Amino acid sequence: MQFEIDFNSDEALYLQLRNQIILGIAMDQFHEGESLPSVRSLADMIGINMHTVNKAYTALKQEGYVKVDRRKGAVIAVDADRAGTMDEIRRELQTVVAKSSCRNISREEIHLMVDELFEWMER
Amino acid sequence: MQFEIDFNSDEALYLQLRNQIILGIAMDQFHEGESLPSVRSLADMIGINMHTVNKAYTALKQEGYVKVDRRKGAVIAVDADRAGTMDEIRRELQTVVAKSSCRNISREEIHLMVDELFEWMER
DNA sequence: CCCCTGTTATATCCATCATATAACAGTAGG
DNA sequence: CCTACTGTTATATGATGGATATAACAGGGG
Repeated sequence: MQFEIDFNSDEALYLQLRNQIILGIAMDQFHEGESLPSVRSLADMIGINMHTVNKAYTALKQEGYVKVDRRKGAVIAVDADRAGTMDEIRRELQTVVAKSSCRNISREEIHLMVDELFEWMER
Repeated sequence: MQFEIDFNSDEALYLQLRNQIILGIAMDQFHEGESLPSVRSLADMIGINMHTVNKAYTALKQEGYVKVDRRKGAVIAVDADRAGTMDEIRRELQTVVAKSSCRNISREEIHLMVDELFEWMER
């Protein structure tokens, strides 16, 4: 997998990286038990600092997407904490739905976008 | 309308305020043509700095939710730019859907949350 | 004329982001 | 055994953004 980092984005580099890895897991480009590249090699590949990659990995560990093994590095291990994720998603969706409502975007249109994204990730 | 600001949140104060105002518009607590409180009075009400409120208002102006009149202050005026909002929402939904997919949260469950949020806002 | 409106200009303090250099402990392989 | 690689930690620096404070200006209303 290759990572696309936008250095002009206002989103922090380590968050862009974290989100892309979550996307990679969702799209089955990373499989359970598989190791992510080492912090140093990935930093070299992308052209950013080692600590920035480490920060992304630490966040992924905190959020339950990987477990870190001293030998194998960051290993994909998604824990099944649905409750916490549901609350988190509900908060994020609230703003999305509020914006939509203001602009007369219907719930059906949101549903369509969600479906398109699910299907896009499954191939 | 009363605003609930969480000073311990990692989300910036001006963004919390902006989101709550968008929510207020969506929930029809602010109506088209109505004025928001002045930057100074709202700052006093919430207990934050004038410039922080001003930053929220400026963001809302930039994003097409209010127009600023020197006399009336920030007036609710939602422009109908659906295209730009759709793109923005699609980006935000991508991360949401990726997280859901990792945790085996189905598209039906997302649809349900979206519907609940729409209904909650409409009363 | 005074008060309130948004707006602008500085300045300061603090947290975060991203970088750099360095060192340490554990493991795998030659 | 030694080298090379892993994550981890510590420390320092510069840049940026968030939030604050004080101040001043221009315009409209009563």
